[in-house]
Amino acid sequence: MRRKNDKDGGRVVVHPFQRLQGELADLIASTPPGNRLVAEPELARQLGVSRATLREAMRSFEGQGLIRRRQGVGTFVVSQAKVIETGLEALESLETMASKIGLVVMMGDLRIEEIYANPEQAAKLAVDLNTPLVKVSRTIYADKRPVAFLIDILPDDILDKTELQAGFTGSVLDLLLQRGSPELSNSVAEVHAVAATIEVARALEIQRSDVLLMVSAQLYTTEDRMIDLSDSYFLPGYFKFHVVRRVIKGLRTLRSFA
Amino acid sequence: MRRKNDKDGGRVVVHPFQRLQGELADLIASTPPGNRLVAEPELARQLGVSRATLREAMRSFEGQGLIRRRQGVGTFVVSQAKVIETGLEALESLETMASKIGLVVMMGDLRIEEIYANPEQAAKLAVDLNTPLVKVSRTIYADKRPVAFLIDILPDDILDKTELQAGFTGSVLDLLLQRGSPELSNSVAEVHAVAATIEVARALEIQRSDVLLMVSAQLYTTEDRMIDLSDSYFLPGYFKFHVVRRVIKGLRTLRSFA
DNA sequence: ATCCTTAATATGTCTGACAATTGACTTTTT
DNA sequence: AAAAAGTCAATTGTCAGACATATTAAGGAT
Repeated sequence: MRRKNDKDGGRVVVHPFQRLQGELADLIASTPPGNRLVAEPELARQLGVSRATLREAMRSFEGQGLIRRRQGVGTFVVSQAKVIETGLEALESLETMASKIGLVVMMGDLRIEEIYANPEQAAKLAVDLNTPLVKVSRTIYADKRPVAFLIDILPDDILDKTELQAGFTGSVLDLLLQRGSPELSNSVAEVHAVAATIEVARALEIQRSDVLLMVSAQLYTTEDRMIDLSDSYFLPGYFKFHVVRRVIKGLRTLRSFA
Repeated sequence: MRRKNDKDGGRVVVHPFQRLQGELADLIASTPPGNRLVAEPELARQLGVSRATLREAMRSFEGQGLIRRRQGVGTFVVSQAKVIETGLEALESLETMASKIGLVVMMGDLRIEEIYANPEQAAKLAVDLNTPLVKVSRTIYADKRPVAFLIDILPDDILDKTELQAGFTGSVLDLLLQRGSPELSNSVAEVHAVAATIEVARALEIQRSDVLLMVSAQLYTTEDRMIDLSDSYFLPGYFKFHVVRRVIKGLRTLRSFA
């Protein structure tokens, strides 16, 4: 195996692109909105990558709407007002979202059940009927007031009951992210408005048929396996969920309906 | 002005990247999920761009989760199940979304008012107090049943009342997109669950205090000016709004809270 | 059979160059 | 003096070719 440009004695380093993403994110975050970044050739030199690699990262951030590039002029940091509060697009737990806005939340009424897949669950999770599943329910409190009621359902080979006994903070997502395996890819979340059922009303200490925001999500691994079905009920007013909707220029419909 | 590589007789062509985005989107859309794309050098040749430019576009699509690349192996189209139904992230009108799922919707009860900015509206739209604004309200019907009630408020220099008289199909967004100016960038939409007010209940032919999904959005131009405040009320069950939430690897918090 | 080597092929990265666009400045013209 | 045209430097956009690294499969030695 030949190595011609190996200045590291054989040690394989992480891909420049990954390191670059982090450093570039920091740079953008620490640059006041509207300001210009240093020119690409100089920036590439500072960050220790080639201009081509830098441009790939730049394109990625441009796609996220964080920077804007104008030929002949420069690259500018976009007003952060639109992106500073990461919206629903970033997959992170309620606890993480809360901590970012300085809100202290606590978990209570944790309930762990072993259930067996009904037809709907079996189909969605791609497991056999009556496969053992773990159902985790809990209530999230802010200011000693219940503000959310969360239910997660996972195959028991993904999350064992015993794993939830010690030091579970309330977030299945954080637990999986911290464990590192399986590697998570994304979640498809659907938003609904519903009237509280008796069960949820009791947990949230509200009246039955009070209005709630419900988020129903399906979590996927990078291997494309769905490993978590979750339903979350939110009391209005405590959390704000927003989505940045962008004009998609190049993208065609991606559909082939008749 | 010297032009060394101009094979077009002086005519300036659109940027290869834009054309590339469209062609690559088509290619990805027409490739069955899981299949491999042709290798980059060959693909670049087929599409008539350099490999560097192709890779920038690839990186962009990778960021959208449409493809996955593995060094030494190839680039693969991701299962479209997760992305085939474009979620809320794409800024498009209710009418466009409906047509994509084969749902025919109609507008009714159009009401155009001239109002004057109250303090809240003035602040958000960055106009003076009592600046004339246009308020557009209408109801959207599917199967002769009202399913959504929409309100848009814009400065009258953006949208004139007379423009709404002829051929308004119900979508302010489509109207602005079709007109092309001002150039739209994105919209920040917040989702809420609310109980129907009397006004909305009457429009949607439901009981007062029935639950509704409400989307409150602010539309921005590429010049970063907010030009539209909209409130949309949806009857549960007729539309499904989903968001793809992704694990963000490189991105730090982008916040500097204490 | 098992393990190692080798080769082929794919994406990842680098280097250097030129093209196209923009904005500021200078010069010329009116 | 004001407006128009030209010049120039800076910046992003694109290209070409090369080498580096990772993955997989085939072949050979043990």
